[in-house]
Amino acid sequence: MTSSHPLRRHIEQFTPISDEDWAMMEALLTERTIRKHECMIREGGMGRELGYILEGEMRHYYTYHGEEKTTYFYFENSLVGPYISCITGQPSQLTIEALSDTKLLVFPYTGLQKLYAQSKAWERFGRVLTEYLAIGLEERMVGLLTQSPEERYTQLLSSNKKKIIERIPQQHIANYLGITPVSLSRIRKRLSEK
Amino acid sequence: MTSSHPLRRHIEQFTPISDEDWAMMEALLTERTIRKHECMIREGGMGRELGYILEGEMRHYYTYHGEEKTTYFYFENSLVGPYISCITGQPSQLTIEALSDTKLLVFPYTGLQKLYAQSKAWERFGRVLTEYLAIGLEERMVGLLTQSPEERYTQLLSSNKKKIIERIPQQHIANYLGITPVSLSRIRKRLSEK
DNA sequence: CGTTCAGTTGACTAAGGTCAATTCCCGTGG
DNA sequence: CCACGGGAATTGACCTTAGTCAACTGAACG
Repeated sequence: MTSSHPLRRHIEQFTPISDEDWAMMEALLTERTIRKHECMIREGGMGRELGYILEGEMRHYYTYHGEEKTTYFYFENSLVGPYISCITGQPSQLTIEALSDTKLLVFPYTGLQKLYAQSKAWERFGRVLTEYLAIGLEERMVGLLTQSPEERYTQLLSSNKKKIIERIPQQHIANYLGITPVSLSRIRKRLSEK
Repeated sequence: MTSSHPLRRHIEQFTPISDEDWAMMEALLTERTIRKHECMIREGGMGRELGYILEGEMRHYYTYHGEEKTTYFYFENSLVGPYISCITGQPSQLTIEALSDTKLLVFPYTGLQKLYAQSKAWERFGRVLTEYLAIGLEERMVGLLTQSPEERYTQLLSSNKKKIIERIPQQHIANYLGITPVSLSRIRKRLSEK
């Protein structure tokens, strides 16, 4: 049974969804295009919507001491949005920006909350999705605590996140690894000389 | 309405639980004491149980290049366990050790899964709990990516996690901050000279 | 062609890591 | 009560590596 809708296929990687449950979600979706350098959410704004990327790529960053620190990237077929702001109801501390023209399906977080309330399958989806999110964050954190920048970079190269290296400007990758773009350039040189 | 059981009170910080739902959980609980330096789970073992600490403190660590890297601490009135291993069904990469004699209530993860399946309230609890877990991890990761070790230490001092500084040996705190015990000692000296 | 911006490179600085010696604290046994 | 032992924390000397600042290169785009 291959469901035709890409978002439904994505969701069903986490937990099965009945046609009826899916219909409730489908009713919430709107297609939107965000142009390069435009933002889905800016620091200080309230997170009200989540999205699913059909094509394009986005980054999210925090602003510290006036500098943008990019900490995550999103590609096609993934969920994106100011998740924490939606959960807490606090203004977003992060900004999510399109790195190229990006086509999304967006839906309001309040809509998702209604799905949670109306259907056990959706509640389960929310739990399982968040579990995977937490596992990813834990892995990332452990890498930051235990590996050198060079190890983190080589690991990124050989991971299933190669897309980041192939499609994202180096300055942002450096942020993601917790170093400066200058250092990343040197690490790359060091590695290429081996 | 103050429920008498401490674990129930803890759970109801996330979402309300009916008497009936609570009874299902209560039936799963066993009290256990883990002595200082003993482990709830060791690296390589399968995660089958979670626990709620009644008194004592624990740390969890990963072993890298033969060294123990402590990345988290648990105190009384908090949930503890090899959560990721339980979720993924993979052997645990981390070890959870008691830092002093620790009294816990433990319950099997399969039991929790049954609660998830049987009751919407439990499914919701699982989602909301994991959301808070993810928010904590995100904050921690952003701190590691954007702050200096000294900033991380001073922030820990002024946070609601002061307990860590008051009750945990410095060597483990250093790991938690992503530095060596020697460096932490120097940072402390630097700060005390101001 | 210039302009712009990302990436590279060089010179220098700063900060944490490493290794080893020393001190401090605390519990134990004489 | 004191002496000893062991682990934790501190300190010193030195090393390594990332950060900083600035100059330069190179590719993309108008």
